[in-house]
Amino acid sequence: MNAIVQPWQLAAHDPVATTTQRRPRLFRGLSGRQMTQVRRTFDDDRFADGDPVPRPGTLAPHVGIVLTGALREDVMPHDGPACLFGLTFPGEMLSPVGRHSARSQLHAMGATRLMSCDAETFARLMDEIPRLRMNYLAELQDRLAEARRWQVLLGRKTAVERVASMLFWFWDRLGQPEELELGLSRAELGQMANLTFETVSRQIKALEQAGALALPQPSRIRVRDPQALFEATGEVPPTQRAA
Amino acid sequence: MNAIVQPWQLAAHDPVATTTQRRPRLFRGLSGRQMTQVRRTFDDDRFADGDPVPRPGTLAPHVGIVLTGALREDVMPHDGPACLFGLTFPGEMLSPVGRHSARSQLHAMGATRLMSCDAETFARLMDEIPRLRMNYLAELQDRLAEARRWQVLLGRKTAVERVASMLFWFWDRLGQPEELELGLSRAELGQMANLTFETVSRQIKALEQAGALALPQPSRIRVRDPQALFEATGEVPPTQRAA
DNA sequence: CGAGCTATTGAGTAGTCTCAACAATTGTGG
DNA sequence: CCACAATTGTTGAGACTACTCAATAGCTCG
Repeated sequence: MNAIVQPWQLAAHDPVATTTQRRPRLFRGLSGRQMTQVRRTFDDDRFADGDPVPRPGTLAPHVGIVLTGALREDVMPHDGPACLFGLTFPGEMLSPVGRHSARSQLHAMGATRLMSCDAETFARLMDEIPRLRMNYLAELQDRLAEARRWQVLLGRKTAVERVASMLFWFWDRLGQPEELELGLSRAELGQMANLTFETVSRQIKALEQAGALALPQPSRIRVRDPQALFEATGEVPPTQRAA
Repeated sequence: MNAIVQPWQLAAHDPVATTTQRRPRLFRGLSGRQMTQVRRTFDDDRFADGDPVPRPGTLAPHVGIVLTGALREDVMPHDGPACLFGLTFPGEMLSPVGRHSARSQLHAMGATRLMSCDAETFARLMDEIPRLRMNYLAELQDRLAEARRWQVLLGRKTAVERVASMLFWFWDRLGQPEELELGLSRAELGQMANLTFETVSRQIKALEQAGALALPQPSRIRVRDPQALFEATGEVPPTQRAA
């Protein structure tokens, strides 16, 4: 029982930090020639911190891949101010939004580079590159799986578990860096996990005192003990937790 | 301000009851010849109430369309018994499950007819029928949008709003029938909305006393006042609510 | 240094859960 | 058809979690 791979290690991938050197998963398995075609077809836009990222309002979705930085998606509830809904990190594809979805806005977080392509052009590209078609379906399924994970987080988890899960996911999706430099306030973390900023603050402090996190500064979160953080997410079977 | 179409009416579609006569949305716009090809390619399975529906454990997803009855998806948490997660009604496509997702099981609810097709075969079919490819992407996006709606429900809604939203969605997805005959207990409704069965019971009673619902029998829910039910979901802008 | 913002911490409150009793419904065997 | 058991639904009282409101501390930037 010593050498077993921890569940969270299974999910780990190569470090990508906030600038991915690796090829985005949407393009994995493509030949050099196909990648050239992709690069010629996609727009390559750069945004500064806080810049709005336009999203065409067409029926068909827009395809975007974050290369550097991050994008935040804020939904606009009918009755209140904008509210942070989700993040897209380097190497990840933007979730397409359906025509019936609530209004939402995209903004860059830090210097952000985005490859994007309108739906019609991407459809033609998929016609020519079967592997791209396969990858796109896999990416959509990943987005769906992630939405379901959030569904569980919001439904069945306590405040500590929500905060721990959220931080663990971000840390993992960013390639397990030393330190999370998300540039998000407690209030914004709370919007995603549906907690008040006071509760987020309390839970982060609790995780710090449990030794899972270190906080050199309030907005810089170091993952000191990934195993402890993972266990705080409430995802471990009790039988394994006993170890 | 009298003749305006209510928001919930915009979402309405033709009645389909528990047996859809209409063509599933995945196949809309296909020619007769293409539909014949689809019907030849898909398996057409029938299940009795409670039958487990096998889902191949391959990497690529399995494509399924419910024609009659309904399917329930139960997730298996590591630490407890199975727990109802979602429903698929006639005309709808099953949500594909990613390889990293939590284990889940499908079961038929009532006599259920399911068209299904393995991933490889469906991929070939999509190669031959571009319209099918388009429809499949649109369906995936709808599944994603629905997951996001649940995300909001579980995150930002009170108990009454959750129960009202859930019942309203089911009523709408089933084609706005006179009566909802879901065959679900209060406990199962609670699993989906993340409430205890006692709370579900209390909220359903409250909606009954508010006149939105009628309960000829506990498990038969009549939507007496769709507008009132919709307003209880908490989806109406305050400015419009004043009307 | 002080203004403005964010984060932390505390005390009291509201809403949902837990536990428990009871009622209604459904199913079963006589 | 009834009597009975088993299940499901309803209702109430108290507990607990996270929220609200409020005060203080810490960081950032002029």
